[in-house]
Amino acid sequence: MLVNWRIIGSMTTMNHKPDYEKELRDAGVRITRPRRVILDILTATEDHPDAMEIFRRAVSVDSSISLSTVYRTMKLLEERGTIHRHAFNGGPSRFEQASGAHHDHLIDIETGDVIEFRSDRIEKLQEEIARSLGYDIVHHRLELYGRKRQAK
Amino acid sequence: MLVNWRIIGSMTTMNHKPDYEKELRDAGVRITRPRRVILDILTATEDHPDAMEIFRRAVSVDSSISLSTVYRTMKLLEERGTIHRHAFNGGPSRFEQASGAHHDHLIDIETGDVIEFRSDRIEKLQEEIARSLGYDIVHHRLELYGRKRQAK
DNA sequence: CAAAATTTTGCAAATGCTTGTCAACTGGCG
DNA sequence: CGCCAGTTGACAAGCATTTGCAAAATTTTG
Repeated sequence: MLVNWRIIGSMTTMNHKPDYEKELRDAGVRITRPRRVILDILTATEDHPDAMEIFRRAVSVDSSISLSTVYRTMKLLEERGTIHRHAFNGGPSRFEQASGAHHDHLIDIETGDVIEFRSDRIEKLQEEIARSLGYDIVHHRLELYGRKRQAK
Repeated sequence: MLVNWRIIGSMTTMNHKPDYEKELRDAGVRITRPRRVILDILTATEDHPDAMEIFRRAVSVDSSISLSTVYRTMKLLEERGTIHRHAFNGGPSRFEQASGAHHDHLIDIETGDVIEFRSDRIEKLQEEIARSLGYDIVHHRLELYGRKRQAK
């Protein structure tokens, strides 16, 4: 059977860990201690934490880091396209590395777990639809909200 | 040529205007003057206004209506499944009647315009993917963000 | 290597959207 | 027409996020 979609739950680690420090330094951004801590956290992250969660993890490394700095750093990285921001269910923004290939999300409405997947067929259909409507897609968002099927 | 998707920009009017008053009254909800004004606005609406916009339109009919009441009414209707709430781009919630058939959205990133469309093939693919991941879809969200193609 | 130049930080206060509180008001049945 | 739980408007409060500012840290210069 042809697999035209697949789970890519560990995609972030599947790809080479990006060297944020070099990337930012080359762009003329200063590498400070708070930023280094946050970048390390992001690099090691496999889930989709929100700002508060990143802040908690950061504080456990360096208790002087402020939440403002987390937000400022996330915004900085988002503007550079280094991370993606999601707002599942309208809740607080949750972040993930942008280094991996594009993918969509399936959110478990009971646990909040996020499963990544990708379907080339859906990607292609989206392109077709947008083109027919006279548009070029700049980006898109596909989120499936579901509940684990009961093992019968 | 087989059309397997279509624009449904005027879908809301394509369907019979729902009688919110009767619907709510039957459910034991009181029809007050503020609510009537808001319901009338929603019934006449073809776009996807946010709370503040609904409030502005309501005030022009009855200047005593408060923003709180708009939010309360929207929440009431949302809980009853009468309207849908969207948070395009993480901005303020925008609402639309739920009376029409399900559809997805293409948002013009330059103007904020929202075009409704539907693709049964995409719907089906989503089902397949969720099933394969062991989930049942409760609801989903597909938003294409694009820019109008320049007529060359 | 120290001082200047510039960016970044932590803190607190501010913002934007949304919900909660509460006394006053009002639909709609009796 | 009167009652009274459901509603309202006004405003305070709540959350997530952003911003102003003086102090602190980083890079640049001399």
